Parts: sequence; C-alpha cells; structure tokens
Amino acid sequence: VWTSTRRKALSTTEYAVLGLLGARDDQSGYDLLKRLDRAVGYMWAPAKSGLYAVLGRLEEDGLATVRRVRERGPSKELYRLTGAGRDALAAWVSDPTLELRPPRDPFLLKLHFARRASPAAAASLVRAYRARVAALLAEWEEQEREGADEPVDLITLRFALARARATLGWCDETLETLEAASG
Amino acid sequence: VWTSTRRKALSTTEYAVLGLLGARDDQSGYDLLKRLDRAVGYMWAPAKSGLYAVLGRLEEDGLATVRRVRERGPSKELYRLTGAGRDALAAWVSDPTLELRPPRDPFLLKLHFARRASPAAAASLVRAYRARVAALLAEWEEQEREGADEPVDLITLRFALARARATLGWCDETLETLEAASG
DNA sequence: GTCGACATGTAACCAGTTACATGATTAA
DNA sequence: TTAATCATGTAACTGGTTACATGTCGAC
Repeated sequence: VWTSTRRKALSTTEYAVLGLLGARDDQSGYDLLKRLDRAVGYMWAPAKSGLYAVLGRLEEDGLATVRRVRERGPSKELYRLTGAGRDALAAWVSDPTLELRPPRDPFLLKLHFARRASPAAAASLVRAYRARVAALLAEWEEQEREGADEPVDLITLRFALARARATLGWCDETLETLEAASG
Repeated sequence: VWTSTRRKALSTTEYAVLGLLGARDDQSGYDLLKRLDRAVGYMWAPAKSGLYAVLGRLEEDGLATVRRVRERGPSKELYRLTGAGRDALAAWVSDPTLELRPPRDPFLLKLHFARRASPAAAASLVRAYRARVAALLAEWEEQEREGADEPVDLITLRFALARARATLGWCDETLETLEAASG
C-alpha cells in the first residue's frame, strides 16, 4: 500500500464534517447530523444522504477511519480522524484565502424586479421578509441568552445577530421609501 | 398546437432572466450577460454557458420568442417575452413566499472551526475577511454616489451597504474578543 | 496579420437535494 | 401493536460551474 494521496481539494461540507470529527472520536453519521444542526445549523445544513456520502469519501481518502459496532440497537459506523485528516483540517482553518462569491439571495433579486412592476407589491415583499428576519433574530437572541446544551459558538452567532439587526433597519428605511413612492 | 404548459416552477436564475427580458425587447444573450452583471451582479451572476441554456429553456417553454438576426457582425439571437412570460414574471414578483435557507458562508464555518485550533489563526481569518468586506463596501459606496450608466438599484444596493457596515462592526468587536483570548 | 470585443454554444463535471428503501429497538 | 427514534444508505435529479470550441468583425 502507498501513503494515501488526497485526490483534490475538499468541498466546504467535507471540511465541516472534518471539523466536527476533529472535536471528538467515534462519532456516527447519525450523531454528526444532530451535532451539525445544533452547532452550525443556522449557517450549514447538509442533507442526510449527503452527509453519509461525505463520510464515505473521507474514509476512502484516508482522512478518517470507520469501525462498525453493534451494541444494544442497530449497528452503527463510528468515524475517527486520521493524522492526515487532522492535517487537512489544520491546513484549511489556517489558510485565510477566501472566495467571496455574491450572496445569491432570491429575495433581493425578486425585490429588484418587483419594484418595476409595482411599489405596493415590493412593499409587501419587504414586510414578509421583515417578519421572517425578526422571527429568526428572536430565536438567535434566545440562543445567545441560553447557550443551549451544545454551547453555541457565540462569535458566529453574533455575526448572524449583527446582520439581522442591520437587515431590520434596512427594511424599515426601505418601507418608508416605498410607501412614499406609492402614496 | 396546444397552449403551452409550463412544466414546473422556474429556478431563480430563470426568473432573473425573465425579469431582465421584461425591461426591454430584443436583447441577445450577450446583451443580457452585461446587463445582468451591471444591474444585479453583486447578488446574482450566472455563468455564461448557463445563461444561454436558460434562454433556450424559456423559449422552449413558450415564455419568450427568439429571432435570429445578422447585421454588421456575427449573427445574434434576439429574445422577447411572450404574454405567458410576462404573466410568469408578474406572478413571481407578486408572490411574497420566501424560502429562507441558511446562508452558506464558508468563512463563518471556517472561523467556527479555526477558533478551536488557535485564536491567532482565527484572528488572521477575520482580518482578511474584514479587508475584503471593506473593499467591497468602498466599491458599493462609489456606485451609490455615481449611479453609473445603468442606474443601479439603490434599494438593493443599500441592503448590501447596510450589511457590509454591520459586518465591519462585528469584525472589530470579534477581533477584540480574539485578541483578549490569545493575549 | 493579429488582437480584442462580439456572439453562441457543447461536454463534462460537481456539490448538493429529494424521495425512497430498509431494518432494529424501545416506549405507549 | 403501533409509533417514535435510532441508523444507514441508493437512485434520480437539479441547478448550476469549468474548460473548451468556434467563428465574425473592426481597429491598429
């Protein structure tokens, strides 16, 4: 056997799983799904079938090892990072390169085109959006207060909070503009 | 022939093209690519080959018509919305339903995992991000002042401005936190 | 005579989603 | 006995992207 050659760069989801795997040994896909959702669910939420595929690839690439166990319950596959896996994770987190592609927000795009059609339609769009953002903000503020059981990452949570608050401010400003235009 | 039956819901990119097509008649794929970039480029930027594919689908679905012309230069295909195309666009913009899926920002995810590895690595990540956001903000502020030739949509531009400013604030706050932790 | 802007695509790939399939174990 | 939770996947599709192919025309 040769030392494993990583074929190519990993996807962000693959790094996310690597990151989660780095926190503790012997986690199953099922465990990871729950932890993913609690720890970074508001910014990254892969589909279940996708996660299992990722785990298989990580193992194939020599970044993790599996161990199938069965103890009271259905059998599960426990994963653990290899040295190569830890290296890959460390290289990723310490590389400050970032691809900043445009945030593809369907709401913004719709608003852009709605404005030409009718200011009233645009305004109701913004009101609906505002309500959703406000609801999310309330949820996140709740999480900030509690810390929950899986302690939320306060730094990234506050990123979401800061943006949500700025978004609400923009909504109010925009609604005034639109109402002035249609009234 | 039957009246055209739209097979299924369109993708957001398809609606974006529909929206652009709604602004004026007889635009070619090439024209649209430039207009897309100037009008909504900071929030939606499909690949060139993808745009041509979208145009083909819109025509196939009866939402637009093509006309191949050739006048001094390579031949081009000019598109124009049909009645059904205008209806589809109108239905889309007036529907306030929104799917708010988590914003998949690789930076945030990386930061989350970098923090465990080392506060210093996390801080340099945030500094790099801050620089990028500041550069974008300056660009957008320039656009806000000028209005450019294709008048930018001020409302959506201000959305980007508001978020960018909030992001910078969060960066500064976060850097303090990280420096306190590592110092 | 060659460079850059105009103009349209094809083929292959990619990261991910949805819907479905399967089965064990525990609690009501 | 039936529902909920645990646990892992497959097949088909979606909505793109990258790299490449092809050619016209005007300006220098």
